[in-house]
Amino acid sequence: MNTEVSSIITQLGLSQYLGAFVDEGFDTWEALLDIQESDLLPDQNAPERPPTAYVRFSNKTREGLKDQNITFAEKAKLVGENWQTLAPGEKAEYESRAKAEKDQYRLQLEAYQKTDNHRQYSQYLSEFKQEAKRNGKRRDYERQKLEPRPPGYGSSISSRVEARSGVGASVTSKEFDKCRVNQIPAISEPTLKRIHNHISSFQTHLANGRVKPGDDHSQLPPLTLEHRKERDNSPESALMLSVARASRIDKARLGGQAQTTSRATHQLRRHEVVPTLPDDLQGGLRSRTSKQSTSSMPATEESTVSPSLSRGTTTTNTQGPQPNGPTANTKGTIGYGTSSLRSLSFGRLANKHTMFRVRLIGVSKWKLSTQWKVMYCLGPSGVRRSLPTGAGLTE
DNA sequence: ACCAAGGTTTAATTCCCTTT
DNA sequence: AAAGGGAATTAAACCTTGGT
Repeated sequence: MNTEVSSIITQLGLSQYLGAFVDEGFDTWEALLDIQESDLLPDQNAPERPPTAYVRFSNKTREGLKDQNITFAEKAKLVGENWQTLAPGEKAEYESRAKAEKDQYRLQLEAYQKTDNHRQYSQYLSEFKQEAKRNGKRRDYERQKLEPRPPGYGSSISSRVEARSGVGASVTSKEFDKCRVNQIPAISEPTLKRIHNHISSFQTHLANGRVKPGDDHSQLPPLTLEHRKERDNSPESALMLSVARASRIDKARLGGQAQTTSRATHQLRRHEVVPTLPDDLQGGLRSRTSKQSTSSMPATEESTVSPSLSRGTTTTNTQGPQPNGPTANTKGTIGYGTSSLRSLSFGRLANKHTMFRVRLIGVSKWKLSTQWKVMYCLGPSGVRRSLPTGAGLTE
């Protein structure tokens, strides 16, 4: 057995899962992180387990709540309450039906266990375990391979470091890609939490174009289908799409990579938003605009819509480089999902504070999951230096 | 020409919550 | 682990740009 797995799992306080993991053949750290749902698919031919009394009640109740404009979570609570206050007689009906179905299921299962299908599945399982034990590998042959992505597909944003724009940032993205955070730095100051929450909510709402300059950012409207349609059908959106098409055609002619049209909508979203930070951080937000010219496709129409573009001229930033400080916000790279967080750093505090992301490791429904979280860390900028001792950045 | 680093898409996955 | 529906988030590999 792999001692690395054992020690990491123990370190993470997940030792109760160790036996099951190893038993299933996931006995290297890489294999563990790579468990997919498809690895754990149940027997397709086995009879389906019937719904429980509550689930059946829940389905029926939800049917009646369909038209009500409440959130998913609120519905679940409502259903739960209704179940608790359901008349005993009605409840008994659900329960007796569930019991009958369960009994029937049990019979079906017993019958199924005598079939060839079941025998094959059992054999497959035991073969996998044997195979796994023999060479320490998981059942790769079982994995459903995704369609290969067309050229030009995205970059692994999530594996890059955030702290680059801070003074003295010393970790390159390549270096950071090789790093693994296997322990979560303890950061719990209320202020930092507040900032973190603020930023997290922003990156969501900015990305959706829900927030506009001057909005009261403490009261965010819920995203509706209408909102999205409105945004996507707006004249601005149409303009941006045409810009993108022009650019795409041009690039294709030049032998470059074709741009996809939807890129324009992202540009649109990005440029209509002015992010707001807590007062004590105002003026401290920096974006890469302050160092480099802006995006590869500026929102300025003239500079990009011309059909006679040639390679290298598409990057014109008619505004010139943004100075450091507050004004950088207006054209900042904030506003698009995870990538927005990537370039965030608080310049004013760069010598003391750095925001970055760490990988959190936990157990979710069916796999050992890792997640990137924004953290706000004390210490000199530069990721490795700013991590508390023992934070577990390893290469 | 090369390096470093930002930028991009879709599909897959997770999350929200309750109960048995 | 299952249901309910949909938003939020992430992984994946390569392209583009700025700078040297």
